[in-house]
Amino acid sequence: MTAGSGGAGATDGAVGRTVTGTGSPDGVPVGPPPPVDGGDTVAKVVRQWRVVHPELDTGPMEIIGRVNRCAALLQQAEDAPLRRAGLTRPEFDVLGTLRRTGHELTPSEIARETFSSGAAVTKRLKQLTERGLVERRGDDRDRRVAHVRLTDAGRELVDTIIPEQLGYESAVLSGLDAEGQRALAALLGGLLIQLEGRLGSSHL
Amino acid sequence: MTAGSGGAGATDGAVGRTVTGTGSPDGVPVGPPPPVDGGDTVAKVVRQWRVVHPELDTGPMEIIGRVNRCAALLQQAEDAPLRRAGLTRPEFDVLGTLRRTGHELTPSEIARETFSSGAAVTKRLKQLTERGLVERRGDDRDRRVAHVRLTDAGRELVDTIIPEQLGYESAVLSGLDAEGQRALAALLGGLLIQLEGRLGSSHL
DNA sequence: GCGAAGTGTTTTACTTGTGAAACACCTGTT
DNA sequence: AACAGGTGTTTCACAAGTAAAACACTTCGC
Repeated sequence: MTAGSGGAGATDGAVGRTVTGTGSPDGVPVGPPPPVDGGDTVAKVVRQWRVVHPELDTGPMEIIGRVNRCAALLQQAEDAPLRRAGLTRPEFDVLGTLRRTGHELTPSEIARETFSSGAAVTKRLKQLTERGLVERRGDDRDRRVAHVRLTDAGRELVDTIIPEQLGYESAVLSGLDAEGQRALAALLGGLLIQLEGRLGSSHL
Repeated sequence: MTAGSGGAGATDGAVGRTVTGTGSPDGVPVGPPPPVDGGDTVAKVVRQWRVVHPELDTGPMEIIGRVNRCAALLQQAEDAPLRRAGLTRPEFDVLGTLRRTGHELTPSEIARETFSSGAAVTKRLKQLTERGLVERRGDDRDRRVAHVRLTDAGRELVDTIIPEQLGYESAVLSGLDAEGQRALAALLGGLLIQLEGRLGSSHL
């Protein structure tokens, strides 16, 4: 959070946390961004910090704050097409995971793949099963484990939504030219590899 | 979410939503990232989609998925120093906002600055007041409005945490060289300006 | 001045997620 | 064969957010 500490979202805070009901992601109502004089909202926050703490290196804020703020705004935008399909993003993530892997998955595998807790997956599967988008069957070797797969309806839903969603996202990113997009993806990829190695594996 | 749709977090899903208790951000337990062969976890998800839907342009996933995944991991990392101080990030965002603006703010101003709902701010202020980190006083012109300011203790807490947090973040980002960090901050800033203009102001 | 409409803040009912405990089941050891 | 310990999944109690309604107060138009 420090990256802009002060304005949760303003800097790196409000990335969007919980999604309640059909509303906007938690912590990310992302109200109308107040028109800012120079640069983005993160730049404004950084300037404020520089005034009260000139000795601090605000460099990390410029990246982390922006990553978080972008994520918050993108998530909200992305949610629109999903909402039309009556799905929350976490729910869609479950369906998408099943679709892209192409085979059945156990609840634990879905949790891992989806970066969510087992309990959350249990709840989502319950709902998706009730809606007929997903089916479960027990393993016959090991009766503890379940195998989950998409129903035909679930598969069709994913296949309908995915192109819409990608088109939507493409439009959202269109402010950046192709070269900028390529560069950004590469830099983020590099950062992500570091983060996944460093933060994923415990310490630091 | 489409950006990697399928694995909530894997692509752009699990950015981290709600933070419950002292645990990890909601939707972002960010379990041990499974060691991935080539590239980051997003690259793996993109490859999977390409197999089942070769006709789709997966470009947006490479950016949006990574932004979201980075945000999830960074948020978790950033939370560590805050947790030691017994604060959640949204709480710290309130304190930080008061600190960096340098003057009293009304609850609505805090909500705007913090990109959170008024109701959420009410709850946080209640807690922060109980802990003696923040004080309120009523406006004498307009008795509806309240003015919130940091107590000495609150101010000291912020000033203690901020350098720790920035140092921490700096370490987290150290995998990227100075030039990469500069470039990344600039690209994200450009994207953010687009997003704040486009997504903030209504449509699309 | 007085009521209607508007704004700032809090309350309410509900949703979703979490961590830990509870279950259910497997497996290796003795 | 039985049990200790481990793993997959679900349940439980609770935290924190949201949208909308409720309050409290101000201000505008007449």
